Amino acid sequence: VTGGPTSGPNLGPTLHDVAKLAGVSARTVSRVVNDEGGFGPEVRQRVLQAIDKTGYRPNRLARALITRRSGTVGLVIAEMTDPYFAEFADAVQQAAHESGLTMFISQHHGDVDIARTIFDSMASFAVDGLIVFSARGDLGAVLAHASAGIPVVVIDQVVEAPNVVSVVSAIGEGAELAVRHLADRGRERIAMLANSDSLQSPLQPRREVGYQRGLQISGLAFDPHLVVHGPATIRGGLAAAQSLIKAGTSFDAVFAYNDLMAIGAMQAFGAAGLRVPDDVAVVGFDDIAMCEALVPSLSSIRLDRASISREAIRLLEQLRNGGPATMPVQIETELVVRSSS
Amino acid sequence: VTGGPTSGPNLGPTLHDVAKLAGVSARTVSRVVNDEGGFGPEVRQRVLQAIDKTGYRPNRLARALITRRSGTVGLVIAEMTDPYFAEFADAVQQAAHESGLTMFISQHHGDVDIARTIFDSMASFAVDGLIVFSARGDLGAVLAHASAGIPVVVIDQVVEAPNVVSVVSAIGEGAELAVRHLADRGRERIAMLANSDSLQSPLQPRREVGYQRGLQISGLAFDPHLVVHGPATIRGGLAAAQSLIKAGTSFDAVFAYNDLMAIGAMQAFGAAGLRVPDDVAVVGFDDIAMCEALVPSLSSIRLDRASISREAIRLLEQLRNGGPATMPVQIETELVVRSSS
DNA sequence: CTGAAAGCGCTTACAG
DNA sequence: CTGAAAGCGCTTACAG
Repeated sequence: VTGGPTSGPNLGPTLHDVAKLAGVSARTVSRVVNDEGGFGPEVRQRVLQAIDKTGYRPNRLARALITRRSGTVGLVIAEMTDPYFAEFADAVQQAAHESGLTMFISQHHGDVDIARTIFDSMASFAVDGLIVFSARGDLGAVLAHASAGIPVVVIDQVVEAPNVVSVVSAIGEGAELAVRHLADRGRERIAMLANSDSLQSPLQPRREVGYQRGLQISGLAFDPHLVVHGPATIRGGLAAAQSLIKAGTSFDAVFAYNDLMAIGAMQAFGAAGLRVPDDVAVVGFDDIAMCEALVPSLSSIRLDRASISREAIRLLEQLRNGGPATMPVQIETELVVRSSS
Repeated sequence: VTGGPTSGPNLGPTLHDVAKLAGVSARTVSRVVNDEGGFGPEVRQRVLQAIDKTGYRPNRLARALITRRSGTVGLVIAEMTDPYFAEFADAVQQAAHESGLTMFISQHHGDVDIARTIFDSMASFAVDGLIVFSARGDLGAVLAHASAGIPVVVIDQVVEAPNVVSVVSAIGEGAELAVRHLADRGRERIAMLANSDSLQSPLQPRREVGYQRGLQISGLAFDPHLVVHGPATIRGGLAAAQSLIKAGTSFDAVFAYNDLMAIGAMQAFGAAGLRVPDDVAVVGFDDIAMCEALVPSLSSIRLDRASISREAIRLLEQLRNGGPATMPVQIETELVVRSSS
C-alpha cells in the first residue's frame, strides 16, 4: 500500500500512491478528488477504487498552502462554560458545518490582551475567518493589527477596523420589550438586575437604556433604588436579588441582565418565601435552553443565535471574496413569555 | 514590505521577505524563529527587527507539512451545550494550552457514525491527537479504521484498538460513595434517577452497580421500585422525580445519574412541597459549577476534569512518540457534600 | 481528455 | 556559525 517514494512514514498514502495504483498521474487523481471534471467515467472508477484500497485521505494542510483556504473558522468567545456562549458556539458550529468549515474555538475570558494572542495563533493556522465575541477594552485597535488580512466578524460590539464587520442583536429593543411586557401585566415596581461589569465598560449599557425607555413608554417612573448590580452569573443574580430584598424597597417584578442572574434571583426569592410570579414576576435575557426546564419556567428575551451565526459566516465569506465591509448587521430579538411572568 | 517573488497576495510576509530584509538566508531566519541556536547575537537582533518590521508570522500549515506535527488536538464531545461537556472542554483546552496545543472541537451527539465523519475530517487536518468522549455503539471498530495512525484517548469508555488508550473515572466507586453518604446521614429509602440511555447501551451501567453496592454495604435492601429512568437532562430529572412522587413509593433520598437530573428533581420536589434536604436529600453526579450556586447547594460526586484532561494530553504525546499503549488509566472521584444532603 | 513542471512556505539533511 | 538544495503533499497554470 505505501512505501512509494513520496509516502510519509506515518501519515498514510498520498496522491502519488493512489496515482501509481490507478495507473494515472497525480494531476488526474487531484481532479477526481476535487470533482473538477475532465476525466472519463472508467478513469474515475479506477481512481476511486485506488482511493478506497489505499485508504487515501487528502491532506488539507497541503491543499490549504496552495489554495490559501484552510476551510477553518476560528471562534473566540469569553467562556465556554457559560451557557450563553456554549449555545452560541453550538450555533456557530452548525453554521460553519453547513458551509463546509471546521471550527477552532478559544476563550478570551473577556480580556482583549488574551484575544490578541489568540488572533496571532489563529492567523498562524491560516483560518479563513474569525468570529469574535465582544470583550472589555478596545477590540478595534487589537483587531486592526492582529488580524491583518483575515476577515473578522465581531458579535455584539461595533468595531471600526478594516476587514471587520459587526453583527449585533437588538439588545436595547429586547430590554424594552421585557419591561413593557411586565408593565402590561400590571407590574408597577420593576427592578433591574444589572451587570456590574458594564459599570467599567466604555460601551453603552444597552439593557439599562432599554429598561428606562420601557419604563417611560409604560408611564412608570424610574427609581434608581430599583437598579442593583452584580456579576452576570447565578451567584451574582442571587446576591443582587438578596440585596434588593434586604434594602426594603418594594418591587413586584425583576428584569435581569441575563438568564443566569434571573435564575439566581429566582433562587433568592424562593429562599425568602416570595412566590414567582405571584409576588415577583421575573424576565431574563438570552433565552438559554435552561429557561424552559425550570419550575416555574423563565420568561426571557430570545437572541436568534442561528441567524446571527449564519449571518456571521456569510459575512466572512463575503469579506474574503473581497466584498465590501458593510454596516453593522442588526438581528431582531423576541420576547418569550413563560410561567415566571 | 511585500512584493518579493515568494510573497503571497494576501497571506503577508514570508520567511524569505524577512531574510531579504535582514540580509541573511531563509535558513537563518528559520533558526532564529525556532530558537535552534547556531547564530550570533547581532544576527539574531537583525532578524528579530526584520520580523517586527514586516509583521512576519510563521505559517504553521507549512511547518506542519514537514514536521508532521500540526500542534493541534481534536476534541470530540457529545454536546457542547451540556455543562458536563462544556466544563470538560474547558479543562481540555486548558491542558492543551499548557502543552502548546491548539484545540479543534466537534460534537458527535452520542452517535458513532457522526464520530466517524469527524475523525475523517480531523485526520485530514493532521491533528496530532484526538480526545474522544464515549458514545453509543462500537467506538473501537470505528476508531480502528478511522483514526489510522492518529493517537486517540477515549474518555470514560474502554476501547480496544491500536493506538488508542482510555482514561476513565472511578464512576462506580463514586456512585457507591454517594449512596453510603446518604445512608450515613440516616436515609433508608434511597431512590436512584437513572439514565434511560443506558438501558439500550451495551456498556455496563456503572452508577447503577455502584448504587447497589452502596446499598449493600450500608445494609439497605435494594428495591427496584426506587429506580426510575429518564433522559440525563433537567427535564428528564424533573419527570423522573415526578413519576417517583406519583408512584407513591416512600423515599427519603435521591441519587441522580448526573447533576442535571438532580437539579430537575429538586425543582419537582420544590413544586410538590417537599423540602430539600429535610424531606428528601439529593446527591448529583459530575459536580458541574452550578451545584455550588443553587439554593440549596447540591451535593455531588466530583470528577477531576483537570487531571483527566492533563492525563489525556500526556497519553497523546506518549502514543505519538511511539510509547506503549498502556492499560486504561483510572482517575479517582470525590464526594462533595453541600446543603442538599 | 491527460500529464510533466513549478511552487505554496516552510524545515531537514548536507556542505562549507 | 551560515547557506544552497531538496522536498512535505498538494494544486495551478501550461502543454500536448
